[in-house]
Amino acid sequence: MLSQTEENYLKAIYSIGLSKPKSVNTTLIAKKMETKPSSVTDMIQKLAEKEFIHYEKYKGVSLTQQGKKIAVEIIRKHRLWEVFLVNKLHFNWDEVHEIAEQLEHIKSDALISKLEEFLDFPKHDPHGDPIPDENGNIAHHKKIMLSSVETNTHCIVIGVKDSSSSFLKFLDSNNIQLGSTLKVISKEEFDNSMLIENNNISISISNQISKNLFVKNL
Amino acid sequence: MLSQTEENYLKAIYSIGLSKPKSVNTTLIAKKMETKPSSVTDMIQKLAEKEFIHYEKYKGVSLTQQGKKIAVEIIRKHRLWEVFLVNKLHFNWDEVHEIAEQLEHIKSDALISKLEEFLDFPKHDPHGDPIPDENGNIAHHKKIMLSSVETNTHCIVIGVKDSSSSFLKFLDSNNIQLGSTLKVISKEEFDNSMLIENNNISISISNQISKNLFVKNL
DNA sequence: TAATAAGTTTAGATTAGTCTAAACTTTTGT
DNA sequence: ACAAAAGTTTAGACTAATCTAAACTTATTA
Repeated sequence: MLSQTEENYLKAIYSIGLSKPKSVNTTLIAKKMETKPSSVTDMIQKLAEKEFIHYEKYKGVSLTQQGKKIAVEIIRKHRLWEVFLVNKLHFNWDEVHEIAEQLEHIKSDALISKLEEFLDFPKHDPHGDPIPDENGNIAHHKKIMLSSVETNTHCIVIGVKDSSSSFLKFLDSNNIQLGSTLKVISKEEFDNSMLIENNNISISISNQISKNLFVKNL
Repeated sequence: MLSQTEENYLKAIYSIGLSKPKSVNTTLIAKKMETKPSSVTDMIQKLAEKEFIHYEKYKGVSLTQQGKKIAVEIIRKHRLWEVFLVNKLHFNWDEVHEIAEQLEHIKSDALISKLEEFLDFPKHDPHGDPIPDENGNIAHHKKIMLSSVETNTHCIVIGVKDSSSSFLKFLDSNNIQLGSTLKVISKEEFDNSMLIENNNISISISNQISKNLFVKNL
C-alpha cells in the first residue's frame, strides 16, 4: 500500500512528464512538490527500489508501467471527485481542487466505481480534462475554445478556463452547464462576439466569454 | 491542524468515555487503537500538552472541551459520509464503515456543510446512530428494536443492527428503507412474529427480523 | 498488609519523510 | 577545454508515530 506522499510524487512525476518527458529531474519535482531537491532524491530512490520509477543517478526519472498505472488511477479519482463536488454539491469550478487533492487518496475500488456510476460516467472533469477509465485509458480529445468553433457547428461544453464568480453566474443564468450542447449561429467580425444556441434559445456571447469556455466537437 | 492519528485517538477516547467515563485508561485505548500501551502513553502526553485531554500519570484521561469538540466533529463527518455511501452510492449498511473511517478525516468545513445539505440534513446514520449538528449537539433519541414497539403504534426506521446481505435484500424487496414509517398492526404471541404496515401494505415479519431493525417513536 | 498481578511509564530503537550543509557530477560559456 | 554555474546526491540531524524491554505504580487478594 502506497502512502499519500508516495502517491503524490508519482502524480507529480506523471504530470511533469506530460510536458517535459525528457527532463523529469530532481529540481522540477521539488518545485512541484514544494519541497527540497534532497528530499526528492531520497524519495525517488525509494520509489525506484519499489520499481515504480526508472532512475539512474544524475539522469532524471521516468515512470514504470506500475508507476504510471498508479499515477493515472489517482488522476482518475481526483477528476471524478471534482465532478462530484461541482455537479452534486454545487461547488464552483475553482473551489474544488484542494478538496479533491485530499479525496483522491481514499482507498476503495468499490467507492470509485460506484461514484463513477452515480455521476453517470462523466468523461471530463469541470476543467475540461479527460477522466481516465478504470483501465487507465485516457480519451484524448481536442480541448477547443468556443471562440474558435466554426459557424454552424455543434459542440459540447467540457469545461471552463478561468472561473470567476461572475463568469459562473453568467453561465448559470443562461443554463450553460458541463455537457450542454451549443450551436454557433454566427460570429461578429467587429468585436468577435458570437451568437449561439443553447436549448433552442439564442444567446449573444462576448469574445471574453467564448475564450473562457472549453468545448469539444460533437 | 491535527493529524489523522491524533484525531483517531480523540475519537477513541470519546467513544470509550461513553460507556466507561471513569476508566478511560491506557489499556482500553490501546485495544481500541490496535496499538501498544506504551505508544498510547506517548500520544496522550502529546494530546495533554496540546490541551485536548486532561491527563494525570497513572490516572487515565478525559477530553477537554476542545478535545470533545473535535471528537464530535469527526463523528459527525463519519456518519454523514455513511449516509452518503448508503443512500446515494447504494452501498450496503455493513460495507461503509471502513470507507467512512477514511473520509472522516477530509478537512473542509464547506464540504461537510454542502454534503449535509445534499443529503437533506439526515438525523441518523444507517446504523441508527444520531448525527451531531454543526455545533456538536447530539439529539439523543431512544433506539428501539421494532420487536418491542407496541401494537397500533407508528415508528420510523432509523437503522439496522445486523446487516447480512439476505436481511438487506428482504428489506429492499419490502420497500423498507431508512426513514420509512411503519405501523405495528398486531403481534403473534406464539412465535413473536408481527404484522406491520409500510406504505399501506401489510407485511408479516418474523422475530428474527424485528429484533434487527432499529426504530424511533414518531 | 505484604506479595503478586495488572497496568503504566520510560528509555532507547526504528521507520517515513523532511531538512541543511557539504560533496559531488553535469552543463554551460567563453 | 576547462572554470564557473547549475543541478544532484550524501551525510547527518529532526519530528511523528510506533515498538520492545525494563522500571515503576496501583490494585488485588491471600
